[in-house]
Amino acid sequence: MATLKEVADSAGVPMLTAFQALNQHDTVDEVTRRCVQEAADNLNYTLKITQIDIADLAGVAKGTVSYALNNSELIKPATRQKVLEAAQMLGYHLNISARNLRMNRTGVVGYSWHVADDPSRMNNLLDRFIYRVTMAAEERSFHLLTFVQPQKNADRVYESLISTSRVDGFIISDVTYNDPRIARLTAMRAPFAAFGGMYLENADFAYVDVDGKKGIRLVMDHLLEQGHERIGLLGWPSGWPFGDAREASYREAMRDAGVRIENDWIAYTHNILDSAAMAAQQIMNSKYPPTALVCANDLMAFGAKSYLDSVNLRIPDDVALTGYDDDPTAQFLGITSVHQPIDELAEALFEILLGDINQEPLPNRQIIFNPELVIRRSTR
Amino acid sequence: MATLKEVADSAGVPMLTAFQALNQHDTVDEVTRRCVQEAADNLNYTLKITQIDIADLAGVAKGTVSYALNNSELIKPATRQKVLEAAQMLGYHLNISARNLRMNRTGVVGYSWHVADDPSRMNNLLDRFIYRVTMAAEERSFHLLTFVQPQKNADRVYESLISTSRVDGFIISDVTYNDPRIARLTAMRAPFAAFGGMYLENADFAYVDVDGKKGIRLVMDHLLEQGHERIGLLGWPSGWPFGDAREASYREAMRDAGVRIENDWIAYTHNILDSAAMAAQQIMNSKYPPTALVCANDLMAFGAKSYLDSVNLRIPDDVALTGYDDDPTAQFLGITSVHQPIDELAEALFEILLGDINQEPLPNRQIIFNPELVIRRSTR
DNA sequence: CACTATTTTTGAGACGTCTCAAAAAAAGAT
DNA sequence: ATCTTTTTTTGAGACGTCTCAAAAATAGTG
Repeated sequence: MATLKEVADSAGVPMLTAFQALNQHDTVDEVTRRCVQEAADNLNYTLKITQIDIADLAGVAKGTVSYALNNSELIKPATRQKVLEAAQMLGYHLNISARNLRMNRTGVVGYSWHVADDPSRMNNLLDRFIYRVTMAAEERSFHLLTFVQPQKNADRVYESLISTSRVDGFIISDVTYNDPRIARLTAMRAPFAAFGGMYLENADFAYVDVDGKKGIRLVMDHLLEQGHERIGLLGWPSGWPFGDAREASYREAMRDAGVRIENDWIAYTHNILDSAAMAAQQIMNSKYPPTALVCANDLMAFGAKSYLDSVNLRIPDDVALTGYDDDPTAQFLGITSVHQPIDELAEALFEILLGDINQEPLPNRQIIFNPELVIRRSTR
Repeated sequence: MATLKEVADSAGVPMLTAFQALNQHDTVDEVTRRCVQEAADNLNYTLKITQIDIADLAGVAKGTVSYALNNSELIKPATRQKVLEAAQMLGYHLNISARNLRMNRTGVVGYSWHVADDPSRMNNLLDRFIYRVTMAAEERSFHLLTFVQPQKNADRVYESLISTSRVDGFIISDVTYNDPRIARLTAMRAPFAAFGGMYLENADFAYVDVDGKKGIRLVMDHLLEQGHERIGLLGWPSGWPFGDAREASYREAMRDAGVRIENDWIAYTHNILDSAAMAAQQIMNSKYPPTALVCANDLMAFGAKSYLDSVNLRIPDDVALTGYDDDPTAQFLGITSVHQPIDELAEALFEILLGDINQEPLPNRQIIFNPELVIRRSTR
């Protein structure tokens, strides 16, 4: 296709005039407008400003324009200025696809926010997480592509996204044992960084994590200090490293305190309020009902609280209650919880990923953050 | 750069052998591997399978490959088969960037999921919405780019994304009066489709919506039928079309029922649990406290319920309570709510957007869905 | 079999950018 | 003023795809 300059020449007007004419700008009179339009039609031209047009207008070579726009040190300041002005006048916008093709990168990172048909999709923590990751990405001129992963063969979706050059890398959360996504991405040498991984054996990939064992230990010490001994646990079904770590930490703390755990002090549930309430009921129906209930996250604590309220068990007088994640619900309900430094964590995670994408891996590709106990009226 | 065939020829081996050699496949012996590697190094070749390689292997022209891969009717089935087999053997993956450049589209749609520094970010409805939109997009080979929009000048972010060809169009939610994003996108002729808009005057753009007035009317009629007259409203501060519509509908219903609304039966709050609880308190402290409380969404209803529980007002005996959105919290707490057909709505919205993107606009670009009352124990 | 009509394949070229090696301009040294 | 060094600009070419007009192959017809 023709360039703007060719159109302008053919119509016998300056480039800028041609530009304005095609933009229907009213600084150009009707006659000229029609004339330019005709020239454009003849050359089968549709207005689309490229670096070539800028070069033509500024009177430099197209290579110069590219360098100038990218703030290359090579270019003399005066020239750069000239180019930038021309770009400004023509309202230039870089074409990302062209850059992507040329540079073989996309400036996009993938994150699977949703799992298909997963009913337990209430997760304020991950919501905050993804928000901060997006911010971190955008500050570095990256964007986030969110996609849905199927329950089965999720790794294929990841493979397809990376091998079609749709994304440069991935953020991963909810890592499982022997996670097929990690196996696949590692095999493909595709950049990725995970939220979670410290309690996986031989975790040989980039991750950030918050020490979940430590978090539960904070909770347990707090409760034990207050004299609680019969402490129950509401956890997730095993299979998730972070969940298993929390349970392990609970058990360790009980052992260290010399308290034997009754079987029915522990119940498992998914992130569903109803199930959590039922699980709480189950625990409280123990022959030796606990005086404190530790929940694996705030959603469960909410569910548990509802149950306790419904049977008029007072919190904390009859039963102390704790959650995990410090989400808005726990804040509102006054439930003691554990705060995770999501903001810093997301930032760090993206930095690590970016290093891998740019083939300049950061020295420290595995960072562990400390959780913080937030004591509220549910335990005092 | 060289092609795989050139490398193979230079090394004096068949293409497939060269391919496997470069892949370190162990069907190829050490010597051949090194030989091929050397040839590749000489030609400065790095393995990257393109349509040209497929063409070389299948013995057809590169144009044929493109047609065959895109299931063009032009190509003879036998040829297509040959091409597909070759593609399979070489593990070919389309390069999206190249296609995007050539076709001047991206297969990506933008959606601003988060607003920067917005504290009131708990929205199960939009979470579900975005999940379904993503699904709809992916079923049509599109992807979703999520970005953060600033509180001010959000329209610039939209402009930049579309004019750099980062996305083909947008999904928009939380439309305001005289929304600058809509003005900007309309002026740019950028494709977009909104969730919400039926209660905007002269809404001259593509949207889907659920009739909010009708939804509140369902709630009101339900309450009035049960004999309630003193009905309070927990709403959002005015400025949001959907919020204003809900309030208007409340007022209409009261007027139609011949009930005068006391000033302090209405309170406003953002999507923050604490504020909602306080607003509920305010209303209940009225000289003529309502016997029913209508909330603009389920989050507020949750906040209100907490307050009511805390002062031992029984639901529904002392105060009936309703929410809106039918989210998991309302389901769990047994709060009467209004269900919006998010799943169908998201699907329809994406279809409309796709039509606009493909320059084949659907005949009906504004679709209104009906809400549905879900009665729970908070009102019976 | 020769000729036409139809189907199928071909190969070039364009999309807009970045980057390399080479050329030109400017600055510095003698 | 001439030559050398350094800075700056140039212009071609490649990235991988799709698509057009033209060529080749095949089928159909008398």
